[in-house]
Amino acid sequence: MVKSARDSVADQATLRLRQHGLRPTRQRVELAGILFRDCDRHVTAESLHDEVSGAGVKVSLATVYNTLHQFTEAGLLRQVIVDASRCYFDTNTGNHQHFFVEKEGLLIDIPGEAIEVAGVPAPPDGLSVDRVDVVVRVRRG
Amino acid sequence: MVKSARDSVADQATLRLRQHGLRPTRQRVELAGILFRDCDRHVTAESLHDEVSGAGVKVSLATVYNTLHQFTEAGLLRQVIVDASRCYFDTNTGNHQHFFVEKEGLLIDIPGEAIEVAGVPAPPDGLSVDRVDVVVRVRRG
DNA sequence: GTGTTTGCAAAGTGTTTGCAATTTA
DNA sequence: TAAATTGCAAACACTTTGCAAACAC
Repeated sequence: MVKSARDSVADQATLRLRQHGLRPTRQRVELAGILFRDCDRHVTAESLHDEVSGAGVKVSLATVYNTLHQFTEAGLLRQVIVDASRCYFDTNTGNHQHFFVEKEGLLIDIPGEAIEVAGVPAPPDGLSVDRVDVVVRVRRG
Repeated sequence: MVKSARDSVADQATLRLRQHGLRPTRQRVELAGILFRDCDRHVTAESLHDEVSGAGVKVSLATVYNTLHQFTEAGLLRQVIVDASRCYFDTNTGNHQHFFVEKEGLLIDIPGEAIEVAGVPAPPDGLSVDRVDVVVRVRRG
């Protein structure tokens, strides 16, 4: 018996889920398979739901939302905040920044080594820095 | 007849609105009075509505939303995107950045001269840079 | 079997819109 | 008076939640 490419993707996803303490349910495996098959991706709950549905897989939108949050908590994804009305998730959890094309809702990675932010003042009072996010807003033309 | 401090605030607001091509209606004057009386402020539609309502002035929430957008278009305010579920407006429209205390929904200005972002790559294709936003996410402790 | 996860549909949140009544100039 | 603005309530988009049925181990 020969394993298909699809099975292999599923196996990798299953392994990855297990490693992060998540039960490899059918839905999670499918979603992980799509998210982590190729290189870095940026998705919203809807875009991912459309994609998975388009592939003929049945997963409810609510489950996509839940799964994205579980993956984020597990460190498999990172949330990117660039838009007041949409929630983006990034499969690249490392140190990096983004171009954002507002009109198209398009995110483009900027490698973390590329950008340097200098002169950030010490935060007031009892506050400590969690992360520095840079969003380079761009437009066509 | 002597003018009260409140009248003077209102007069300034009226003037500012006129200068920006906005009719000084009662509601706009009240909102502008609150927004631009003191130094830099960060508000959401709700926080501003609460504030103006608390001061005994009647303005509908819808009008607050509309007004905030009109003020933004007129260049009196600037939108700050730091949270996927709330829309912040900043009375400081100049070049500057922000600390953001997520838990408290608190924004703190960082002067534009303080921070320098180096190494931003040229954007791909036919894209041109609009603005570079830096959000320093901080927390208590 | 037992605890976890899913899907649905309902509820929630923040925001926008249509339109008649009101206000401004 | 004519055009702009307001307030309400309904509509919206996106997201979360409650709970019974289905599933993983």
